[in-house]
Amino acid sequence: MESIGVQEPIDHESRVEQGDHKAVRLWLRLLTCTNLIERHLRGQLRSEFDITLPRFDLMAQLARESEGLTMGDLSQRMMVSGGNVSGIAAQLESEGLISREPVQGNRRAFCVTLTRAGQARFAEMAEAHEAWVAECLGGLSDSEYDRIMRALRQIKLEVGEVER
Amino acid sequence: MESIGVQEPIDHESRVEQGDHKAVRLWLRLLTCTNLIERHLRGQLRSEFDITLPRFDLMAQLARESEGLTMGDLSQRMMVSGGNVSGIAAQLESEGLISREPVQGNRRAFCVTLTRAGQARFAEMAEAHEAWVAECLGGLSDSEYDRIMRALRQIKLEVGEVER
DNA sequence: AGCAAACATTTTATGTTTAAAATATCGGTT
DNA sequence: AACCGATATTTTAAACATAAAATGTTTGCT
Repeated sequence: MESIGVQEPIDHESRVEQGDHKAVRLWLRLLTCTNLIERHLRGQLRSEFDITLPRFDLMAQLARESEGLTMGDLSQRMMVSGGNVSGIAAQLESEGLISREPVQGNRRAFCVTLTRAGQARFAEMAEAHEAWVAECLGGLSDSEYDRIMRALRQIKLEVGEVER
Repeated sequence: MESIGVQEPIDHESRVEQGDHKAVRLWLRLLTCTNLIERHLRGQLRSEFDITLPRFDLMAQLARESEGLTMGDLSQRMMVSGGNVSGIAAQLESEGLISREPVQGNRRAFCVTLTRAGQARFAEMAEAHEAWVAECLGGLSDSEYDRIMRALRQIKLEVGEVER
C-alpha cells in the first residue's frame, strides 16, 4: 500500500509534486490522530467529570502556576484568543472553580487562580486524564517516542519560521 | 534538558508515573504542532481565498470523489457531526460551489458534488494549500517522514482499540 | 501636565462544533 | 397493510473560537 519500494526515475516537476503530496499525506495523518485523541479525551471528560476540554485546559494551566496567571497569560498558553478565554473563565468562575482578583499596581489585569474547590476537582481529573492519554500514546517504544518528539519539535520550529 | 542519560533505579509506581508524564508531554506537543499548522492554514485560506478551513475541507473531500458523496459520507470522512456538515454545506451551496441533488432510489439521501465553479475554485486553492503544507512539513528527511508516518499509524490503531 | 502609543481585557458579530431531539424514509416482519 | 427498528438528514440549544471594535489603563515622551 502507498507505493512501497519501487522507485522509477522521474523528472523534476514530478519529484516536486510527489514531495508535496507526501507532506499533505503527513499533515492529514497528523490531523487525524490529533482529532481522534482529542475526541476521545473530550468524551471521557464529559462522561466522567461533566466538564468540557477547554475548561479542563484552562484549569490545567492554572494548576501548574500556583501564583496564578493573567487572562493574557492564559490566552497565550492555551493558544486561543483573548475573547475566548473571557468566556471560558466566566463560566469556571460562576462554578466556583477559579477566582479572578485584581492585581495591585495594574488595574488592567486580573490574577486568575484555582479556588480550593478547583484544585481538588482538578487533581481528580488530572489523574484520569493522564491514564487516558497513556492508553492512546503509551504503546510507543522509548526510541520511537524520542524520535517523534524530536520530529515534532522540528516541525514546530519550521512553522514558526514560516509564520515569521 | 528533559532528563537525558542518567537512569536511577526506581520502583514500579514511579516508573508508571513517569511513563504517564511522557505520554502527556507527547500529547501536548502533538496538539501544539497540529494547532500551529491548522492556524497557519486557516489564516492563509482566509487571506488568500476568503474561505474558511471547514469549507475548504468539505470541498477537498468532494474533489477526490467525482461521483459525489452523501451528507453522511461527508460527516464520516470529515470526522465531524452530521449537523455540522449540514451548516457548512448550506453555505457552500448558497455560494454556488457545491450542489445537492436527490439520490434516485433513496429519498432520504442527497448526493453532493462540486459544481463546475466549485471545481475551478478548488483547483486554485489546492495548489496553494499543498505549498503551504510543504513549507511546514517539507523539512523532514525521507527516513524521518517514514518513521513519523508509521508511528502515527500505530497511534491511530491504538486509539481505535481504546474507543472500541 | 498633557498626550500618544501600547497594553489588558471585554464585547460584538459571525462561524464552527457537538449532543440530542425532530423529521422523514427505508426495509423487513407479522 | 400496519408496524417497528434502522437509516439519513435537519433543527435546536449550548459551548467554543476567531477577528475586530470598544473600553479602560499604563507608560513613555515632550
